[in-house]
Amino acid sequence: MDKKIIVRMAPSPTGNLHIGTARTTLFNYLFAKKYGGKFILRIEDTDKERSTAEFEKNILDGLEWLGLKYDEFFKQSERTEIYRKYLKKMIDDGFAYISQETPTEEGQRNEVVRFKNPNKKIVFDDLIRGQVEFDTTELKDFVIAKSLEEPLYHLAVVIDDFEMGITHIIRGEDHISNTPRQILIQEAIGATRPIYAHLPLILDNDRKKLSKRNHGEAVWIDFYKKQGYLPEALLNFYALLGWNPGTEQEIFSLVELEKTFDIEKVQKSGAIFDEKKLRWINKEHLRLYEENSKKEIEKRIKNKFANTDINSKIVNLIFERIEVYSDVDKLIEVGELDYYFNEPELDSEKIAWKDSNSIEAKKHLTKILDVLDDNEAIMSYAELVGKGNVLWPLRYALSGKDKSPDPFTLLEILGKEKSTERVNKAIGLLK
RNA sequence: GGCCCUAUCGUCUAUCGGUUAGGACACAAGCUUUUCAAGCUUGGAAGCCGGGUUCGACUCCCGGUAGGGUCACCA
Repeated sequence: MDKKIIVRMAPSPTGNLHIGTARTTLFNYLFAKKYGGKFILRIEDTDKERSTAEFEKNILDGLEWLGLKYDEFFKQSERTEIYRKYLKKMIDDGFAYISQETPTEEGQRNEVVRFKNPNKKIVFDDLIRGQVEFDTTELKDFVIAKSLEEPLYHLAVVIDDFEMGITHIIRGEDHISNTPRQILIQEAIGATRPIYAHLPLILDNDRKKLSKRNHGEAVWIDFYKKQGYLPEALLNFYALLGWNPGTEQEIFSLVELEKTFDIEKVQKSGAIFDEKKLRWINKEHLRLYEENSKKEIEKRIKNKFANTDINSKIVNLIFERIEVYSDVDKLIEVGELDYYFNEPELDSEKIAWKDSNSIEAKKHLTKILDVLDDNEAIMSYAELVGKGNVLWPLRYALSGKDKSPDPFTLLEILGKEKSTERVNKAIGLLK
């Protein structure tokens, strides 16, 4: 094919940027990049009642945040003249007609424009699914416009795709049954037929299409942004939902995806959204950009503890145990990091290791009190009298927590002075 | 219900007629400065069912079953 590839994403601003929309956008974007084509963003706001400027902004902002850039931008609400012209011609040519109706619902018109269905068999090729066949008879004479100035979805889509020279339509599988009526309209206006590729859907744990109704905000990109996911990790995850390169690589930057992506390798069946895998991918991306990640971690700590001195050791430690930035806040909130920010409150019962006793613990802690800056000395003593008998009391004295990093890490983070203080305090609590 | 799409470990997937059916997430166990995290090692875990085609089917064909999508004067 030597014609330049042109694809488009056509979201409707009747809701915030949905993860399914983001995923479809990504596939369009990757396809265009791969073949040096053009990627158009078109806002489908023909429904004036449901479309809002806020939703449009949310979609645009979201795509920008994700890093999915488009080459051209259109809004259907600014193109009514074009649709009108086509509509008029369709009516003149006998492909459509003005129909008198008896409204059955509020807001319905007495007069709409219907498409004159030729009732034929439509066969089209889908890049992902192969040949798909439909009989359009059951579609009847469907409505394509409320009036000459108010085109409906199917009409506007077909006209725009034709006018904009769209060569490939890459969209969700939920549109597959829209395809035959759109092809019918194409034939009526003499448009060339683009190549279709219907992507498998992103499913929830019940194998159902992800819906706002069942999942609330978790279907919006914003939700993941707020959680502190990295845009590139999100993209990486979406790409792997329904596609894989055939190699064993799983972590990709956007640029790598651009090079590797191949629509022929897209899966046919729907894929369940697995948050655990997303978190893992995000962690891997966090590590890819270690410097930035650590800066963000520091920022988040400072948000909570403005006056605390933050050493790089605690940042490293947090970096090692988070998957998403919001985990930093969580660690602080549940108090897992309290040993760093506050003096620990010790429970004298917990100081000794389970098969030891407080007399022993006191002895061991006293013994190592003078060598707290000498890991080897502590270790060799611990090996002599039993590691748990020394290491556990030490760790607990320093952290006051059931769970914490190991004593040597703690010693390093806290420094000699603080450590000595805390160990002394523990010794004081023991009989 | 009609029409359409789909079907490999719990999940995402590799396999494009001949493999001990591979990897990743998750899970379990072990190792480590006896807790936690990370890391490393190991382990369990899959071709929906029934017919064909073929020397040989996870792979091709047909049927069934199951799941999903869609049936607006929304997109």
